[in-house]
Amino acid sequence: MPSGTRDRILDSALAAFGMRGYDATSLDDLAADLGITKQAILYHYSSKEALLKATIELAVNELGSALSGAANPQARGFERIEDLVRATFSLAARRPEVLGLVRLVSRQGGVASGKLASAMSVMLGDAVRFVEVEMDAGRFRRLEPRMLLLAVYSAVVGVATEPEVMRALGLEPDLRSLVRARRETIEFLRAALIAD
Amino acid sequence: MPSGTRDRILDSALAAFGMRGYDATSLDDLAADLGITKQAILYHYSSKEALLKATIELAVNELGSALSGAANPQARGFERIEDLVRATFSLAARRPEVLGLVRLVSRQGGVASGKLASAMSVMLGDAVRFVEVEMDAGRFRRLEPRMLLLAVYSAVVGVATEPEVMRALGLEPDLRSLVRARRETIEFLRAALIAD
DNA sequence: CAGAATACTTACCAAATGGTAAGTATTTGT
DNA sequence: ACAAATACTTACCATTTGGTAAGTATTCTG
Repeated sequence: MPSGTRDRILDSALAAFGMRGYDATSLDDLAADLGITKQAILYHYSSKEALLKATIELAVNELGSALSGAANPQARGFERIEDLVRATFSLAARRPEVLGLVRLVSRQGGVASGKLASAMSVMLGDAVRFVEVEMDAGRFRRLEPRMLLLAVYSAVVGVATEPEVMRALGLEPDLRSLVRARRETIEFLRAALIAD
Repeated sequence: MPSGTRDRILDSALAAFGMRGYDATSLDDLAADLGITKQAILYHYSSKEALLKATIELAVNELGSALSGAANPQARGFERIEDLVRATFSLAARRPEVLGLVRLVSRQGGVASGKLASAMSVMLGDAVRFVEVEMDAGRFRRLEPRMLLLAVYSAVVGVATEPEVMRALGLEPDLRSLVRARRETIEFLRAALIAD
């Protein structure tokens, strides 16, 4: 049975990097949380950057499987979007650090962004084709597909991961509000996408 | 004539914190960029955290004046939203670090988020009232005002400040794409807000 | 059972970081 | 003219940080 420590490190690192940030998390912090020494981390991952890359890979996989698990290929039109938004919010509630890390890397770029970018562009490519089909079929309003997706992505991830803005709006970022946010986001997107 | 150094430090810090992040920016980096010593920074700002607070205050002011300068109080309905989105994109093109810093703080929270939150909640309060009036007048689709604003905010700021996601979509984050992104974002919001 | 691989720990270390103390040149107020 | 305030710099410093080297216990392998 291979150690398990390796996976615990990865989970802990994903949580810390995704919630508090990469620079704000030291290897000593991580090690202390896990009750091991920093050198145990460096035994499993050759450097902090290598650990970051591994966490990004994990986060991308989790996001990918959450989305592909939700996307019923038979669902047409807005139903499919709704499934995806639900899945994204569910992930945001269950494992906020995953979306946090994706956001962090997608903003900062840097060394590890290549991995993310390539994984994302596959998903986005599928999404673009889906949206185009729906537009051609007259089920979605005609807008520029890529820009539309960028707006949708930003809206969903933003709503799902901006606790401070929610607080500024007088909403506590608890589960109930998240559910309401999900419902309202779906209504918002429905209005934007479906021509009457 | 008061030094001017103080302002140069503030500008440089805003740029660095907003683009690269707070933890990723050392006082030595800042000082080197400015051609002064780190201690000159600590003479004008008592600590790095104090400097962060000052940059946040500046960023909030810049965002506030950009928005209030754009908001023609006579504009009704969607025109006003359009003005605001234009102003936000203009700010994102001219001074991306301002939105970057606002995003950074609004996500991470922390010490200085109080200032941001209070300043934001004033603006957001006005926005909520505006949206409610428009909904009552039948010019906007009826949605929950605060959630709507959160979605709009997230979409606009996300589109305006996510270069990596734009790249993943096969769009270079240059000025031309930004102009297209703005136009498409406005169309997206128009569709979402205005019932036919 | 020898030895080699695995999974760590203890012991260090050089560089970077935020911050303090004290000195210096220049301007300003009286 | 002189003291005090202003706007810095040089000189340090304690701590933190990512990382290396070497040792140790345990497990697997021939």
